[in-house]
Amino acid sequence: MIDFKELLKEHGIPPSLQRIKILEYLHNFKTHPTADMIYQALVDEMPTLSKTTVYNTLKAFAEKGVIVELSLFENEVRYEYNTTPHIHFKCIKCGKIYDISKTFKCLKDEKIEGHKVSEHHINLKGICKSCLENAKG
Amino acid sequence: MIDFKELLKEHGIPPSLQRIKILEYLHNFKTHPTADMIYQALVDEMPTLSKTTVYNTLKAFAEKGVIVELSLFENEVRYEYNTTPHIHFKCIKCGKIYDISKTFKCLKDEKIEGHKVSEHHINLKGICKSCLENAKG
DNA sequence: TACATATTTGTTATCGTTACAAATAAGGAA
DNA sequence: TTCCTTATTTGTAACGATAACAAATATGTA
Repeated sequence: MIDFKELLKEHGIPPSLQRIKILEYLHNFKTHPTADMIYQALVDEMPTLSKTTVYNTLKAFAEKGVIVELSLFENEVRYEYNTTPHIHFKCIKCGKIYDISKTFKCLKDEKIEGHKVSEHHINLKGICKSCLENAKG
Repeated sequence: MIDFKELLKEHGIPPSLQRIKILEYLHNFKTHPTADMIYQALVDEMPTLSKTTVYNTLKAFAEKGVIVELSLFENEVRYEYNTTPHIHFKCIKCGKIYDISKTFKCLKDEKIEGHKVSEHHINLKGICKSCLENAKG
């Protein structure tokens, strides 16, 4: 069981109830949600929750490296709990985003053609396994 | 000298003046522009040009594979003339996008963990060579 | 408990994009 | 060429995601 309060403190973020809940959600549901999805998921439990808070919180988390901001495809921003770098696959049929376990040589903190790399994203797009099987049947 | 009129026809797109000009721009300026940048660049020469036309045209081009839609970072859509797959680097300081010439094994048309890949993007983010040098001085 | 500060909230504004219908242009047939 | 049908373009209005802002609330500390 992770102490999210402690984890936020370690990243220099004062742990408010809203921040803890949002971080908890991102940790428990690895669905790469948008800001709005997170808001919708939490607003029942926290009726006074504001979207602005969700946006502000996600921004702060991303800046401090607690989570990662993904700009996968189609102009939509998604968020995920910061784990080891991995490949993302987005299905153009069902819209689902998969984590690919295959590892890759991450260029983070290296230099390429003189540019210093701080983030390295690999994004795939196509038809997912599940949609391929449905199409067959 | 490329015959853009012919090129559009080959892709099944009837070549209007607007379409030719937009394609020409994307071919001549490899700056990964946004739709708005393209509009701003062309509106002087074509005063009646509409933004809707630019958006519609870019969408049609991307669907037919004439250009590629890039969702690099920060929720912004950019476009580039369709060339061979390559790595993109975006500078977080100056915002410029660089093409990295280093090649990579593209997974296009292959399967990974059961998913069929149709697009393969590698996006880097960091401080570009030019900004690094400026910071030193 | 009280205070100063940080956070949250709700509203409003902004930006990129899309929907839509009217105006215009283009291409083919007579 | 001229007419006619169809596709394209245009301009406006609407939309959704995000950000700005100030007021309200909560927080941590003395």
